[in-house]
Amino acid sequence: MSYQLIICEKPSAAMRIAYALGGTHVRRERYKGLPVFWLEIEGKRVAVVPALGHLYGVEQNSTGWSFPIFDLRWAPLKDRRKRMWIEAIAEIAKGADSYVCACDFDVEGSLIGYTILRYACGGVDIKAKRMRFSTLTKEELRSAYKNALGRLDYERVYAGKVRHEVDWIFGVNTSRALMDAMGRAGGGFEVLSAGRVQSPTLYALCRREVEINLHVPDPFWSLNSEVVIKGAKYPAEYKVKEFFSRKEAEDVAERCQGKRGYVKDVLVKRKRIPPPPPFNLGDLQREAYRVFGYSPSKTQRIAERLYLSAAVSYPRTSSQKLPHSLGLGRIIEKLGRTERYREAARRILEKGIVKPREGRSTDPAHPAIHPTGTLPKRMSGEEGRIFDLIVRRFFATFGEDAILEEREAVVEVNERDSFKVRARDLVESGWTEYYRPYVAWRKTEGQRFEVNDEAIFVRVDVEDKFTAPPERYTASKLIAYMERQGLGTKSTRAEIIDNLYRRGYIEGREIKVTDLGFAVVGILKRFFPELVSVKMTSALEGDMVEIESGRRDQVEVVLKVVDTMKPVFERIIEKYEEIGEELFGVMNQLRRNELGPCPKCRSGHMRIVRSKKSGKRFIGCDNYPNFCNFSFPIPQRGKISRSNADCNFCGFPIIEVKDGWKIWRFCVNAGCPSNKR
DNA sequence: GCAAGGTC
Repeated sequence: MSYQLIICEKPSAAMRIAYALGGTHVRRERYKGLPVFWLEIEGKRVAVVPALGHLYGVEQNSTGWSFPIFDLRWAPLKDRRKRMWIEAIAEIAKGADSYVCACDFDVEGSLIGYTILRYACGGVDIKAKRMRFSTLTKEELRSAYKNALGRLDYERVYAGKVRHEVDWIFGVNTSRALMDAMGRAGGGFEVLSAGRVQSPTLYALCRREVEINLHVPDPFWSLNSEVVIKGAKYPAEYKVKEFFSRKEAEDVAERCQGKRGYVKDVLVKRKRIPPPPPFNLGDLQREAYRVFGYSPSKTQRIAERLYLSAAVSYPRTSSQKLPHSLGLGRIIEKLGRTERYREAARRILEKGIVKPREGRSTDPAHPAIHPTGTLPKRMSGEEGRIFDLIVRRFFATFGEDAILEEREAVVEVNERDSFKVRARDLVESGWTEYYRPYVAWRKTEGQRFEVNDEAIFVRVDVEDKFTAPPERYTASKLIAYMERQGLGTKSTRAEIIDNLYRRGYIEGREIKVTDLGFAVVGILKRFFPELVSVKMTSALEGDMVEIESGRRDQVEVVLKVVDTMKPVFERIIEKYEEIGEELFGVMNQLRRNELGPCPKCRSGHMRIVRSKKSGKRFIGCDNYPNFCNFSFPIPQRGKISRSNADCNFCGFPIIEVKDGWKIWRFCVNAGCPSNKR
């Protein structure tokens, strides 16, 4: 008897879909490692199988590392597990008589389903149906199955294909151009890269770096003051915040230091602070940076581990929604079985109505990040921290509004001098109780300042200051910038930032762009300014929308991209030497310290130089020609680096050359017996 | 060895 085949995006989704459609009669088996769910719907046999995200991707239709390449094909990704799953799905598809794509209802999901149905299942995409759903709830999945579209959503599929192909054409070709130009200039091999998302991100960092460099610090003076009212100390702010001469500030300090004033006026404002929304990935990454100092990629890795151990829900989500169907009451109850969360869970459940605060962002396939109620037996310290942050944030969304009282007093010392004193009290702690220790506001006991209270100025200090340059980005701030600009996706942003570090384009926690980063952006801007612009992404998105709505043809869009890129690469090839020299020069600076001190004069550094006469590269001392004439010939190809060892014969440094898979080492002393053969 | 996007 034949059956229907339903393709899903990932294992967890396949399981949800299988149980939603099959009720209790689901039989689970493994075929070549692939989970297969067998069930019946109205007497018809059905097999539900998962993919692992993309199983197919674009690759060049030729071999080698030449450029530019425009001829691409879709092929299985080079991953053993994925290849096994493709084989397994292909065999199961042979026995099927109808097909349904039940991947996430977005561009990438539609493409994942399409490539599998087309390339693994023998072109059955043309007779497949498409389930459309926005959450993986039972009701919605059943209705999505019943009302499935009678064909694949090809418009969305084509938009996805174009996204992949265009990114490859821009990214891989430009990266190869950079690497190749540097290699030919004698700079050896180093991984360099450029792309639609990473290059505009790096450009934004460069612009900030330039602003910082252009900043001229102006001196100014300010007062740092403290006042005691009713026995409590408060910082006080003088009515003038910036003085432009030290004398002015000193005069005020002299008039006020140690003096008694009185509270002339008090302004009280009450603010209602609703609970924060539940986490999506970006929120979690920013919050974990704020409270633990974790980088976004670290937080993501930890959250993914917690997801794999079933402690938290799917972390790669942009949703800030917690639909009732998640069984929120049950989750709270399960968490409440542990000592740690007992009290909070009890108080939330006591209220009766379990309704969380939600945020505005949604996600086509997942709810906000939340605990599942399962507690993993073992968690590392880091996992425990992130887990606790997620649990307490989840609890907080069920809390009442917090009420903050802000009191602002005007304190007068004499007729000329007055200060502002601010105090903030938590009147109703509401949700903040659940979110401790991650929120600092506390209820304050004791008296509050009132009109006519005495105020003693225990400190009025003059401070020398300078106007500050704009702040550097941190990875956390950079993620927020990328989100605002629509650069990358929730799943890729952290990884792309990591990549910029790995390439040596940026460094430091407060991100600084290196000379190499500047050189790459400079070259891109000269030859292909669009690639450093955030508009590149919006333009591609515009094209994708037009393809999705059927107004434009996918092939035409890719051809247009090829047409705009061809002259760009021609220009690059014309200026190959210039580009190569520039990268080579910068690389050399970076490698200066890597090669180590000069073994002859001991004060300079070894570096790679290129002879003006012969065009060949060699190792020379950077004290040449003034104090030192050390030199040593090296192979013209390959990456040069200092090895950890010194020569056994003469003690000179050993240099390593890596060219593809070949590695060889030699001593940099031309007169050393190890070099005589 | 190169992009950006999905997923373990």
